[in-house]
Amino acid sequence: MTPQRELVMETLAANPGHHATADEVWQVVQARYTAINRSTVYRILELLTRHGLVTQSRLGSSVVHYELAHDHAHHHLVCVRCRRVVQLPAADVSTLRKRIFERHGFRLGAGDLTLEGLCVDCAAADGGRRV
Amino acid sequence: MTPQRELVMETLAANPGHHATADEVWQVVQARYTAINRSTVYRILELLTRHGLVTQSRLGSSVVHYELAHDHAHHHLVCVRCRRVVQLPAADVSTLRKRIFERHGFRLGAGDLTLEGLCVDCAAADGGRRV
DNA sequence: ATGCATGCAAATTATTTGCATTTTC
DNA sequence: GAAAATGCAAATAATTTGCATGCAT
Repeated sequence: MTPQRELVMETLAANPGHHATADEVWQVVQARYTAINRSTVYRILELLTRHGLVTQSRLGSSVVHYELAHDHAHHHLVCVRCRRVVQLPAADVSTLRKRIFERHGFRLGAGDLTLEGLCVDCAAADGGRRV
Repeated sequence: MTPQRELVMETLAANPGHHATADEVWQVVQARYTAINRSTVYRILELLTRHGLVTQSRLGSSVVHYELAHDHAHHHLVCVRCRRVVQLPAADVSTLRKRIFERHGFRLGAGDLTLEGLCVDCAAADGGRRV
């Protein structure tokens, strides 16, 4: 256990439900541990992910986002307009999962699903028309 | 209309349902038009996307895949093991879309959903256990 | 002829890797 | 003191951009 690892963990734990990029984590940690290097953060996040303490998601952009692994699995709804992220409980997806298995023999993973669309506020501002 | 644009279109049209990366398109086109530049292909793909003739998808990796836009909307099931891509008709998602709107006020877009999991074959090879 | 499209090279962004140098156990 | 973790700098990979030139209309 190294101070770098503790700080990365603390940073993720400080904002539960927040999806931080490696670079964001690096910046936050750097405030308290100037010497830390970006690649160290990447390596730690990879390690934590491999051990199941952290989950990765690709929220539509080309950047990977990290968050502390939860007990209750969930997926992500990303608003294409404001980029807000809403959590979607895994249970809501179970019907779809069943149907996909029946029709395609495809076993939907426990892994993160990222679904894009329009959040309540943006839909309202838009007159609720197009997505 | 330029020869480059025609060739990019032809390349995508040659393999309907295939998800090509910009680089793959570039390589194919290059065989018939040596001088074409990668950035030209990127620009053309971006143009075609903006005009709705082509759709982009992020199939889990950090590379963007392109395909000719279809009349019938569909989503993608990507096997995490063999990276095979299965198309999922939009209709299969309609129940989920409805539920998500009722519970979260979130309007799931027509855009591509990419769902990861295990395809039939990989699940079989795996004894159907874990994902 | 005018302007948009292309080619080229260089910049960007996100991430990874080799290697020498600390740390941790 | 051995093994693993870190820092640094350079390498990669995918994509974008500025600018001079060339082709389409």
